[in-house]
Formats: sequence, structure tokens, C-alpha cells
Amino acid sequence: MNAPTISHISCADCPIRHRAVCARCESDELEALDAIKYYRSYEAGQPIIWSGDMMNFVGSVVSGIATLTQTMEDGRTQMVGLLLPSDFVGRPGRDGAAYNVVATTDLVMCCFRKKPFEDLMANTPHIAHRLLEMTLDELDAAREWMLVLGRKTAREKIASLLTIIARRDASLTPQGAVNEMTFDLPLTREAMADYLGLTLETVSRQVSALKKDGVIRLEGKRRVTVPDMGRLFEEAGDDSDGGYMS
Amino acid sequence: MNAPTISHISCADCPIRHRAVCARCESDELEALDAIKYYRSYEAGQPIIWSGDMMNFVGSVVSGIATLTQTMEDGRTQMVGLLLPSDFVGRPGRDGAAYNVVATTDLVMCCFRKKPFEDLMANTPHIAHRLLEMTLDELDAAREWMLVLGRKTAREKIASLLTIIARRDASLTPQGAVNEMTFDLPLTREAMADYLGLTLETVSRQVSALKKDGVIRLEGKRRVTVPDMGRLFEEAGDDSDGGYMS
DNA sequence: AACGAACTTTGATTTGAATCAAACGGGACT
DNA sequence: AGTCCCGTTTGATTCAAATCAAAGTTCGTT
Repeated sequence: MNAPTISHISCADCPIRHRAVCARCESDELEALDAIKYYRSYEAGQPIIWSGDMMNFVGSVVSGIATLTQTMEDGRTQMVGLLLPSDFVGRPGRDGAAYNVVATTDLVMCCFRKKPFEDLMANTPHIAHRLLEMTLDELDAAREWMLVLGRKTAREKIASLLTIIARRDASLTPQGAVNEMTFDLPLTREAMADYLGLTLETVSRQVSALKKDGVIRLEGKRRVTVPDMGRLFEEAGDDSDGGYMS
Repeated sequence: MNAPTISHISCADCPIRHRAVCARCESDELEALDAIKYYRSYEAGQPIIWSGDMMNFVGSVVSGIATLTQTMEDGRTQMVGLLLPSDFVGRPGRDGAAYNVVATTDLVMCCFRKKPFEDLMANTPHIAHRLLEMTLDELDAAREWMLVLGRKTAREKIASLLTIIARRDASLTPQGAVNEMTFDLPLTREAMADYLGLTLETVSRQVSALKKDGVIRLEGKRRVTVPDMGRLFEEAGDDSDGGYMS
């Protein structure tokens, strides 16, 4: 119920040190960041930022998963981003939040008050450069997702989502070019639906169909085994290996 | 048939000087860019870059319109970006093109060979900073579009597209808070369909429906008049004024 | 062990957009 | 003026996913 107190961890020991916005920093730059950072934790289900709110901090996800969503007045909602450890939250140079950010698991953020961070960024090219790189990657991911949303069938959408989750897991747990993979879905059926522009019923049906057809196996609702990743890529409508080895 | 020869225009006289990637440059930085830039023109319909190709240049659209599209093997295509004057093409730090870029009107690009541009960018924070800003804007636009693709009806999609075009035109031709607006559609019905994740028949039907309902008037196929922008925003499912005054 | 809440699956039916199919309009060229 | 081509409209039909409606699971709590 209460937000756990987080001790101040040295950047050198940080699990996202080499992937986050600070990845390119030299040790002196890291010290400057270290001086202004603070940790904050959120419980599963808790909102982190609400669209339209004043944002007085930016930061990186250290552990846990959060979603970025947009909502229409009548309640239709679309997920527009899935934030994983090392992903950056907030936009330097803007005051109001444009999206809802919600922790879907217990989550820890490494935060910086916005103004000091902007000041630091202004004379630390390594930070600005890394942020540009990360933003370009996110833009690519968003465009990939536009193809999924605009042109893929429900079954292909599910397969695409599984592909993305598997690909990410593969990058965290490199195990060579395996054919079989097992991982956990970090999202409820409803969250998957919001990601894919579907209803939760359709998500459920298509997951069942992929299971019936032997593309995936399930243990419980969340643990997924893909016996043949190549087959999954085909189902996703991606070309051959989907580039997940890169 | 032949690519027109373009004379070398001074950056100071450039129509996109204050909006493009060079917007924040001082005069000495501008000179450095001026030294390595060259112009290139394309005719309507001509491809500029093909997905997977080696990209040996980056650049800005000076005039004309281009589309960024992604295609699946079976031919389904989704537009993932609409490039207008001042928009940047190419990604520093990547060799292969990820998308197809096609000129939909006659178009002029201000190009830089990639390597010299990257070198210049490395010690010109004003360029990197502006590129970050532009990329963040594009990411916002892409996320806005994900909501359109994932959750809006065909009618709302058309209204959303008209809203975007109108909003852009308003920023080029500021005329205060007018209610009535007239502009040209820069896209064919098919291109609109590829943008919206619809078929061209559905686009045609919904445009006709909006016309029948008095939301828009048409002169020819391309010229659109919106008698009441507020009404259009409502049809798009956006809240109130859609923020087009900002 | 029983209860309840949240999440998930499955079934029946409806519906919005896709598909299939023609016809229309306007400009470029002969 | 006539023909061809491209983009567009309109109509008839089909189909994939949404909606409406019930049950089934799982897990935490009493």
C-alpha cells in the first residue's frame, strides 16, 4: 500500500546503465546526473502521469513495465507505447503530458526534475545524442505498429505482438538462434486489445486459435511457449525471420 | 522526363530556413551546411528511396510532398508518414532505408551526403538539437495516428485526415480563428486509404457521406471547403477544437 | 471451505468495412 | 471529336471483427 522507500543506488551499479538515456555518458557526466536523480516506485495499476497534467519530471524506467495510452472522450483507448526498463518517460521542452502513463507491474523510475535535466542536457551532448537515438528507435517502432494497426488481421496482430515480446526477451536473454522460446505475457487480454486496436474477446479468440493450430502453447494464461519462431513470424505476416537476430 | 537542374540557392533565401533541421543554426553553421548541400528534384510519382536500399544521403523536403510507406509481401501497404516542406528524410547513423519514400507531387530536396552530415552534426549541437525536436514531434504525430488507425471509425478517420491537412494549411496561411476553411487534398483516394488503413472505396463513400451531411463541400475531386471547422473536429472524435490554434 | 472480484473463454448475433463488379468523369493524346 | 487511361463513384454481396450475453478460472480473502 505504501510506496517503498528506495535507497540511492550508484549509477555504476545501475541495471539500465548501458541502455538508458545515460548510456553514452562519461563518468563525470554520470556524476552530474547522479547528483540530481532520485528514485520513485509505483505499484501495479498505479498511474504515473495523467494526460494534460503538468509534468515536472522526466526519467527512465529502471524495472517493471508501464503503458502509454491515449483515450477518447467516449472511453475508446489505444495504447501508443509500452515502456520497458531503460525506456525514457517525458519530453524535454514540454510542460504538459500528452498521454496517460500507467504502471502495469510494480515499477521503479529513476527521475530527474525537468528543469535541471534540461539544463544538464543543454551542455551534455552525450545525453542529447542518446536521447535522439532512442527517440528515432521509438519512431521506427511506432511506424512498425502503424502497419500492424492499419493493415493486419486480428490473427496477424496477435502474432505480431508475440513476436515483439519474444524479440525483446531474446535481447535480454540471448540464447543464440533458438527455434523454441518461452516467455511471459506482461499484459492482460484487455491491454493486448488496447495495444492492437481489437476487443478483448477477439484477442482471446485469436490466442485460442493460435494455440489450437499449434503455433503456441500455453501454461496458465500468461506463460507462452513458441515451438517454432519461424512459424510465428510467418503468422505475423513479417518476412522470414522478422529481423529478430539483429 | 529529365530531372531539372537546380541552381544553388543561398540558405538565407531558403523557404524552409526557419523550420527545417537547420532552423537553429547560426550563420557560420549555416555556411558549413551550405558548403556540403546540393539540390535534387523529383517528379510526381517518382521513388526517392526504396526500402532496403543503401542510403547515402539525408536531406530536407524544400517543396512538394512525399509519402513514407511500408509494404507487406502480399502488397498491403500502410503509409507511415507524410513528408511536407521542411520535413527531414533519412536517419543519421543508419545505412539502409526502412521505408519507401515516393514523391507524390513534383518535389525538391536539399540533400547532404550522409557521412559529411553526420560529421557536421557531431560538433554542431544546434543541428542535433533541432533534429531531436523534430523527431519528438514526429513521434507525437505517429502516436496520434495510432489512435486513428486503431480505434476510429471510417468516417472519423476521414474527418481526422481532413483535420490534419486543414491544421497544417492553417499554420502556413495563418488567418486567425476562422470557422470556414478551404484547401486542396494533396492525396489521391488510394493514398488516403493507405494513410487511414481503409480501402479506396470506403474512403470515397465516407467523403461522399461527409459531403451529403454538409460537413464539407467539394469543388472537383480535390478542393475541399469546410464551412464549420468545429463540426469537423467533432466528426473526427477529437475534443472541442482539436488544439489547432496552438 | 466458501465467497467474491477480476480476468478469461466461449457462444450467438449484428454490423461496418472489405470485396467484387460496373459505370462514370475528366484530361491527354491522336 | 473520339478514344484511352486513370482516378473516382456507386451498387450488391460477403466476411471479419464487434457487440451482446453467459459461463468458466484463478486467486486472494474471510
